[in-house]
Amino acid sequence: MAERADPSQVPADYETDAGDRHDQLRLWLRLLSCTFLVENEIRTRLAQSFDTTLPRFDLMAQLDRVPEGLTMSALSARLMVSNGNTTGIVERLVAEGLVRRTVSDTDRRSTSVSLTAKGRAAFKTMAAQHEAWIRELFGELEPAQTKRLLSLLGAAKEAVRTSLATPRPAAAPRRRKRAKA
Amino acid sequence: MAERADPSQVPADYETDAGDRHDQLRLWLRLLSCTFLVENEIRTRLAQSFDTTLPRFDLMAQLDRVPEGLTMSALSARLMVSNGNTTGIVERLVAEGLVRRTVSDTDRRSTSVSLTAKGRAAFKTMAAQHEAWIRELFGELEPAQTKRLLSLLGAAKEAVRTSLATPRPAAAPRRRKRAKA
DNA sequence: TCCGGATCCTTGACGTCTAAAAATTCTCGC
DNA sequence: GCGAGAATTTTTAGACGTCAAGGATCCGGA
Repeated sequence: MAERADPSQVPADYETDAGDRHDQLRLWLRLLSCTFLVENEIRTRLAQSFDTTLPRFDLMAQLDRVPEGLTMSALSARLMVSNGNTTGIVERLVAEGLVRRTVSDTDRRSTSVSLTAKGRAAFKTMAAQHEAWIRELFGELEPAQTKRLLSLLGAAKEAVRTSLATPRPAAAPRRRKRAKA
Repeated sequence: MAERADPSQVPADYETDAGDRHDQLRLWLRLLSCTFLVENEIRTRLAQSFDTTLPRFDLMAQLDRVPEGLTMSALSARLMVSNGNTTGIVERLVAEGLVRRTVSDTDRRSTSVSLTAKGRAAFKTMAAQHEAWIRELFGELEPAQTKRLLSLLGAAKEAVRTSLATPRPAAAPRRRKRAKA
């Protein structure tokens, strides 16, 4: 955190002046800053308390739910990240002895990933602390507000999913210029 | 997107079974997945339509609000990222001719960053499209729901800020093991 | 059988992010 | 003036993240 910019020094919320007629944009910006605020704090605490990272924690959380293990693809889908990304995180967790990879008997292309005993124990500890942190961070929120927010966010998520499922006109796919040395 | 894992293949929402007594944790997980959903889509569209990235767009958005420019630190604070990070993004935007750096007359340590004419024009176009996308994604949401959500998220954000401002016991700061070659 | 396509995963190039250390420059008490 | 310390930014090392390309394997017909 030593060098991290201090948002409290900024005169106001740079999320609030998007105009009155643009509630959806404002909603998005607020969602973003809210998530960012919590995420950064959790990331820092995970590093300080457990010498780990959010992606590692998230991956272990998914594995903890499925004792028999998950394939790389299933894991990637759950984490909503690319397969290539998952490869790297699993690699590091294996190096730390928290996770195990097993090549499938029936399909040699596919490998199953699962928590080791050490990994399961480590996750248990971290998960408890993690939830305590979340409770702490949202502690000021009334239970009724929490429930209402939960429900509205559910609706928002559904709305976005619906919109994403509806194919768009596909506006002239412009090729990338960058990405070539 | 070619290789990106498909979340729709996942049996259900892996965000919903955190238990009934843990609303705050559920709230956090839902917040996270909601943000992620929108963020990934916007990121993809920015790449396809404008050959740019979210961080570049965000940085330009901040500069667009302050025609006279911002120092690196001020910019970092507004973006809520580290100074080192800002350095890299600004570098690339300068290379693209969208942003300009000026060393301060009164303090040679500090540099002011501002949009070029080209950058301002590019941002104008992108910002309009960006808002249209957001409107599209949240389009299914009732205006009343949007307003309610906006207000509740404001409360949530305030709650988190309050919690962050309250100094914690500072549980035994464990030193990092990694981060040494 | 054998070959073309699909599937699973990893690799490679690049961009974004952090924390911490290093490099500059400024400020201020003496 | 001068030197200690503060302030501003860049640099560095490493972890994530994307997409696209490649390698291995599997499967389903001719």
